Amino acid sequence: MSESSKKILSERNVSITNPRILVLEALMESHNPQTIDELQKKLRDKVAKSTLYRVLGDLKRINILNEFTSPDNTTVVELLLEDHVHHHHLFCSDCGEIIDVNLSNEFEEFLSEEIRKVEKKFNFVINDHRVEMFGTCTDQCSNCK
Amino acid sequence: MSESSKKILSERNVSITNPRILVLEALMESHNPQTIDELQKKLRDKVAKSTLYRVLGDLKRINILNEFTSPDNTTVVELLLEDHVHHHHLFCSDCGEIIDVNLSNEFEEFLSEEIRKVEKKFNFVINDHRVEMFGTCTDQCSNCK
DNA sequence: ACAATAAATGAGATTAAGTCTCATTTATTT
DNA sequence: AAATAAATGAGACTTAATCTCATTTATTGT
Repeated sequence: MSESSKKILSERNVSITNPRILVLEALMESHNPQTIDELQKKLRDKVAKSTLYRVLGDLKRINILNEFTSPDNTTVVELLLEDHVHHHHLFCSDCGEIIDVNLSNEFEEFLSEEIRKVEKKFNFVINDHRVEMFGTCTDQCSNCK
Repeated sequence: MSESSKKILSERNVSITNPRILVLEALMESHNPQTIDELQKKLRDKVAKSTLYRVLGDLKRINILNEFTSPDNTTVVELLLEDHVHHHHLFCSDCGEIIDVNLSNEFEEFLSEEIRKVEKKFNFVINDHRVEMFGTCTDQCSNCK
């Protein structure tokens, strides 16, 4: 665990420090997106708030951290590593859960076509996209009973 | 202008007040998404900050206001009226401009299919979705020279 | 139309997420 | 091992958004 964190950092020429390893491990603990608050609780008394934000900034800079905002305006963060490639998100407005979703290759291809059209129309270079879906879990998700 | 604002409010059983009319008019001035800051400037000395936020909350509650967060974490807001239906957004990371984008009907149908699959897989009822595209405008958009 | 009641507003206090500062600690280089 | 550079911790600071409450404005019943 600690080893893979060290590898991640050294491979990207980021110096290996304790706070960085701890933050990476906390991020790896859950494969799903986490709120900053959840992270802070996991790291309480181990990493200062200012350091946590700084390390998250570092991880964004080396493009292994995805940060976005949930519908209730909470900042959410997730690691993007080899095994966890392009995907989208499904939000439950009842319990707040955020679920990673993969859409079919055919869909992604269709979307790429559309994006090419948008690039032409607006004279843009588009380098990323995301699909967000909003709804409610009809029975029990991990947060609802 | 003021008349159409009044109509919007009365049709939805929201009492007609001056601040609500002013906020609606400010929102209608620009057809594109606006930041809260832009709105505040337009309404300076006419509507108190607390009232602006409260009115925006009212408009969200009656489902004619869309609120989201831009990649640089600014809250952005736009009116959703009959003439301005389902659409998506394109963000320029150079100048911060946000552009409304319509994707083809075929694409939207394909996406609906995908969403139906996601609903089944995760036992969700999905009531909304959005596609966000990120890039840079290669020549001049209205903010770049 | 007018009182009584209910709802909305303005002004400013409050909260909290995120940033900044700077003295100290930890890493890297020579 | 010493010198230099980078990262950290603690807490001050900023600021978007919310909350409070006295006052104003709208609505209701007569």
